[in-house]
Amino acid sequence: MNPSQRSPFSHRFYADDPLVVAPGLLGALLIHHHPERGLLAGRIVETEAYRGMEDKACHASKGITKRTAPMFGPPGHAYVYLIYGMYEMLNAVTWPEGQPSAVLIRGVEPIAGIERTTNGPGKLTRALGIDRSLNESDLVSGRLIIVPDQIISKDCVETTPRIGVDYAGEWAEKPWRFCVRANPHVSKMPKRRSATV
DNA sequence: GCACGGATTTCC
DNA sequence: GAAATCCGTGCG
Repeated sequence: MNPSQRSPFSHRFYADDPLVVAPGLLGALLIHHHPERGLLAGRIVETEAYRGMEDKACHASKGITKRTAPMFGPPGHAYVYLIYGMYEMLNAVTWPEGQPSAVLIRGVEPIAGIERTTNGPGKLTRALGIDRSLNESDLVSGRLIIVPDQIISKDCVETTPRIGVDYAGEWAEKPWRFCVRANPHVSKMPKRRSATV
């Protein structure tokens, strides 16, 4: 069966804990029906969970603002934001409405229509033509969807601390990054600053 | 209003 | 090691 004809993950799936959804999205297909470029698709191989207002690495820790509002919204919708003035980051909103959390899509393996490398969260959105116009769009019924495909066994899921969130103190230590082990499209780990005691 | 810095990437 | 480059956030 053509994967683009399969049913996407349901809103119920996304209403779960981001620590369940993040590894659960590994092996799934991210499919963008692009208005000009047609079908663009990649297999998700790397994700990170951002979990609630307590999580200092999570944007929602700043409270509900114009920027963070999508994370407080209904699960199964996109949270797309601009970082460093030049890169768009794609997240899937999780947990029920009112409980802010999201799963950042950090790496995909090219499947269809992709003309450039996709490793790294800023590059994959570019390769798939994803930008802020898709912020708050429905990942179950919109032009950007995620559908189940491969099942990744637990043995093949590697967990590490999240990348680029050293400012978050103890929250930066949580092993909330999930990758398909040894997959070449997983972003490379930057050197981390040693923790100050 | 204005300064600051970021869930990144690339180049020196 | 630092620039590129925009805008949300916090503070005045």
